[in-house]
Amino acid sequence: MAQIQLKEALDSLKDTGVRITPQRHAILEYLINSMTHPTADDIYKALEGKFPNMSVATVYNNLRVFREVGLVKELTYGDSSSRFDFVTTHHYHVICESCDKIVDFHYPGLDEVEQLAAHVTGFKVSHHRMEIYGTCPECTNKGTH
Amino acid sequence: MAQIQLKEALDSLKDTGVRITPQRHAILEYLINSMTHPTADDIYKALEGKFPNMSVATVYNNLRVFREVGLVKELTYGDSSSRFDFVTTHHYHVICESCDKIVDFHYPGLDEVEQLAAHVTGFKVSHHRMEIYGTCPECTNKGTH
DNA sequence: TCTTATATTGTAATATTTATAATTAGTTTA
DNA sequence: TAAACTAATTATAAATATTACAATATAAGA
Repeated sequence: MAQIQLKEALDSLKDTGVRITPQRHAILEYLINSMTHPTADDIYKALEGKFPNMSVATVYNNLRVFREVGLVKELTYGDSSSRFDFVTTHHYHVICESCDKIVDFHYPGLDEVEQLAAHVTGFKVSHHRMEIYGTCPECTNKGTH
Repeated sequence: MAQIQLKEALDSLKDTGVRITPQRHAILEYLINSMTHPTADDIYKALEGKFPNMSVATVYNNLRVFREVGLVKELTYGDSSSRFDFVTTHHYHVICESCDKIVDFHYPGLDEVEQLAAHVTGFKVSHHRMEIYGTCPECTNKGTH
């Protein structure tokens, strides 16, 4: 499964004329296998062993490339640095305000909202983002003990 | 209208035991009257004339206080600094990807989505955020000329 | 008015992200 | 396969946003 995703991602890079370097390969692989939603620094640190000379700029550059190609989504919350999510199927994120855990949440989508917004504002709507905030079960339990 | 909002905001500060300083008064007033969604620096610059000695830290401190009290919402997009929005009625934002204009968009809310997310993930859901992205009519027209 | 806790100021520090120039290395074509 | 071309990486510096801290000033209640 992960192998297929990686292969498709690499193909999609090739189609767009983006060169496939070992660093890009590794970053993509890490993003696909990562169950968390890492920051640029997380990725940098995780690949330090494999690429001792890799620059942090390379991570940022390639995350931007991946985002432009549509392979990766950038998640921005107020407090700290951006997080990055390999784009698979359409899903939203539920975020714990206590421990910052991010859980995927599949939902049919909000096409009607986009359509209404387009109608009301006159915008050509391209996409939307939504996140849901709350407290995860673990933190809820911790709080009551 | 704006006067009433300001008065209510100041009352709400008083109730919470937050001191009302001239700087806080001015920041709130600016946020309420502002049709845009200013950054901390926008606010700082706008009040420079009135408060030549005000520190940028004061702006940040007070925006955090206002957010904690629930008077102000912090909007974080990837690229640059946070933007701040005085909380009035429930509305979403439609953002132009070409000129960064932000337009308010009133919508009944997405309670069902919150409920489903709570059910599926086991979270205690507190709130959500959503933004819609696209191209505003002005930029669309500019593009076709 | 006096007191006290809180807010502001000014500055420095931190953190994140981007810019730049030199070097390195994919990819294409012969 | 080798050469050439272009894009990517590295290393570093800079830009930007935000927070921390200590000293001073001030809002609000007694």
